[in-house]
Amino acid sequence: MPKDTFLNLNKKKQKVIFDACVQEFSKNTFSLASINQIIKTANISRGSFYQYFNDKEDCYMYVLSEIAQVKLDILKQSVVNSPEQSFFKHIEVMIDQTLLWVKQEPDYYMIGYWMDYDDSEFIQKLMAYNTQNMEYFKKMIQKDQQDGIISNNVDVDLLIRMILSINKDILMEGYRKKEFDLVKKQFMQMMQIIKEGAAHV
Amino acid sequence: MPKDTFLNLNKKKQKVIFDACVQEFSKNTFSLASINQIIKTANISRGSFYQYFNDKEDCYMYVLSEIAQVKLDILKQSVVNSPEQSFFKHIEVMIDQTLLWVKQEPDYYMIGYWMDYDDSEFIQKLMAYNTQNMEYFKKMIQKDQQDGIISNNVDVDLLIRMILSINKDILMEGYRKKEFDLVKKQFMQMMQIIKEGAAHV
Amino acid sequence: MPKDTFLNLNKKKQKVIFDACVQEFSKNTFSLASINQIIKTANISRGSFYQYFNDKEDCYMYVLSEIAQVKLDILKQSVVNSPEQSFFKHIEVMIDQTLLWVKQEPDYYMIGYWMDYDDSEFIQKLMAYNTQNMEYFKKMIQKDQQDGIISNNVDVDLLIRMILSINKDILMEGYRKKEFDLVKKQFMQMMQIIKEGAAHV
Amino acid sequence: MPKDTFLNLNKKKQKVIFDACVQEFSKNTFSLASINQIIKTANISRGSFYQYFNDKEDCYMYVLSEIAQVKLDILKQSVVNSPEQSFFKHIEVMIDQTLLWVKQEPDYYMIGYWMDYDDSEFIQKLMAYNTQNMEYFKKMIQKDQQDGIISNNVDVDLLIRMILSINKDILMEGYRKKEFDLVKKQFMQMMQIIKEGAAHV
DNA sequence: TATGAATGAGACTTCATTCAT
DNA sequence: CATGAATGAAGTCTCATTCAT
Repeated sequence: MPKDTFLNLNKKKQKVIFDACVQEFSKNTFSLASINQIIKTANISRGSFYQYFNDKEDCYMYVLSEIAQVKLDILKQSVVNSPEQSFFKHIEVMIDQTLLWVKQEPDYYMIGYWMDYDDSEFIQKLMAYNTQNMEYFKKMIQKDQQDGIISNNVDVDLLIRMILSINKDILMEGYRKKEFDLVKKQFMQMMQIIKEGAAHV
Repeated sequence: MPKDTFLNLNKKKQKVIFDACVQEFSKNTFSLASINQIIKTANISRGSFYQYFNDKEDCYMYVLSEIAQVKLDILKQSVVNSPEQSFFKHIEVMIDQTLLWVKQEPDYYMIGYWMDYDDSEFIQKLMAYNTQNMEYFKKMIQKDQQDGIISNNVDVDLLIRMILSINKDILMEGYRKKEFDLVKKQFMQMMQIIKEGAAHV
Repeated sequence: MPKDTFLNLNKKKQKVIFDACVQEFSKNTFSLASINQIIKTANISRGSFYQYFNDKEDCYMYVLSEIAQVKLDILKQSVVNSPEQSFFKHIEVMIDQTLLWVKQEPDYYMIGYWMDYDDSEFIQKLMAYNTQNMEYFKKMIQKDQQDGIISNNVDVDLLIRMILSINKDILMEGYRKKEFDLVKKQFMQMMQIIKEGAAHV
Repeated sequence: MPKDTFLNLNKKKQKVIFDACVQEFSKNTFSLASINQIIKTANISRGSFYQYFNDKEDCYMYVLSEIAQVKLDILKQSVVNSPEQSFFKHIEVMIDQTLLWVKQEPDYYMIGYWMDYDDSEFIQKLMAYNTQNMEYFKKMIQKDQQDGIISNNVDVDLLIRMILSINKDILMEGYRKKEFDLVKKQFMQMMQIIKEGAAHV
């Protein structure tokens, strides 16, 4: 996490630096991202960079945590906006929010995307985050099962994995095509397929 | 593709070098893979490497082509082993073969995995390959729709995307956990979910 | 052209590096000149070199421009020192200045010498420079022809080529023998032949 | 000079190899010429090359000596064809022969051209060759001076240097433009200036 | 004689990081 | 806090030459 020297900067300068990092990390894997590029974009000196962050990894973790925060805020919103909803309804709201997120901050999305494909120590930290998500969904599904909305035969973990998998595919499609309405429709169709098998008849 | 110098080596030495390449390319993206590492692992001189291959790219293409051959053989087998089968039966056979492949040559699998996440021209060649696969599946599904096995409401492309997505997830799980029976079971369950929605009632 | 990093160095260090470059480029064609050698001579790290210059070409261009500046100053001086002179008088002053230059900075001379014999884009820039010179001389000769000093039968371009040829020969002789007075005398004798002919009258 | 292994080859194969060398050395300075390229062009193995020649330098010297031989033959011819001629007449015949040579074997010419601009040990051997030429010309001029054709005021060595200089310029122009008649005319005009002077009478 | 695999020094270049000011 | 010069390991690639067969 950033040193105090960074946190003491005024918010504006912090944002300039953060944006520069985002720009670079959204275009490259962690290993391939270049500090050179970041300091050039942020218009800060090489020395300053290392007075703000311990190293490249530190900088990356900072960016990740910021983005995670933003994403979490969105997820919370989807919870707030749909309290007591069924899992599928919830997922639907979530994909809406997430697509909006991809639309508004495609760079954030790409950072998350690249994140998966880099050296492993980071992935563990990621896992922790994903696990949180998983637990949250798990409870919703189990509730739906109790409520007779989702079949008891369905393995909860597997269902989540399937949906996360599809989610990923959809988000990338959204990022690539930028046609968010179409992509949303595709997602709904996929959910339809999942539902008709998973729903209690 | 390798120079004659390489092809003229005895099979044993070829294998040593090939294995060293596989080891490196299975741990890293193409850009990050290091020739230094390869020659160290293969215990050959820097000069030798460049007498075998034109450059890193050439070496990578060689490894890819070797692996593609193996993978293709597997796909062929799955066709041979399940002629005239329905799409889902076919997919099932294929995941069997592929999991076997991941089990036997996990490094090969990882190379294919990284392959997706490297920029530039290679991806195009990959795309061509994937597109071929897609077309193949598409025809099977359409036939099943005509035979009344799969619902006509289902969008063929989306179904394929879903299954490829899940496929990827499953293979990675297999690679990570090495519990291939469990993973196979998970896959079957996922297919079950997909089927009960996609099947014609 | 060098980066700011270089220009910000104190003049002393700049000179150390510049001298190392001159030493290397005076002994070799651009292609053959070695950055390794330069950094060894200048006693700087490999990384520093690339913080000063973008690449070898950049470094070469820098040296060239510095030298061109000096050479241009000499030419200017020769114009200033002999205004309204005839072409031959002018050439004489110029060879004086240039020999002085070769005497004081023989390495600079050699760089210019090698410059002619390297392929590629640099030569074009050179050409432009040489063409300028040619035009300048051409006008002087034409004026002399109008003034009845040089025969109208003489082809201006050929005369210039002859003198440039001889010039080159003389400068190299100066560089090799370091006997600048003798060489100057030789040049004057050659000019005498050009002016008045070698045939017995 | 080549090893016996080379001299024992049949003339045809010798020529193939010689031609490959000529092709490479005509395109590059000695240092930049690539044995790789030579063996590829000559279609011989790398090992063979080193069984024919001690090293690159040996190979170069061989090519040089062969070409010198050819050139010498031409010069001899010009002597034979113009016995008892004046120096200038002789030079004229010589440029004819040499331009013919450039026309017929431009590669040979280029090798000689590059020769001047490479590492110095070779240049000494060259010098020896040029000195021979110089001596030969010197005697002719001295004879003309005795015969009252060339002024006694003229320094013989300087006159030769001038003409060799111009020679070089003309040959390069011939090589570049391939318009040998025009170039010959230019040479004659230059000789005219040398003979009779450029000054207005 | 002929072959071609093996070698390793050296070429240019990039990069994250340190440290004195 | 800010700066940017300095560093050197590591990267890809080329090449003349040797040597076992």
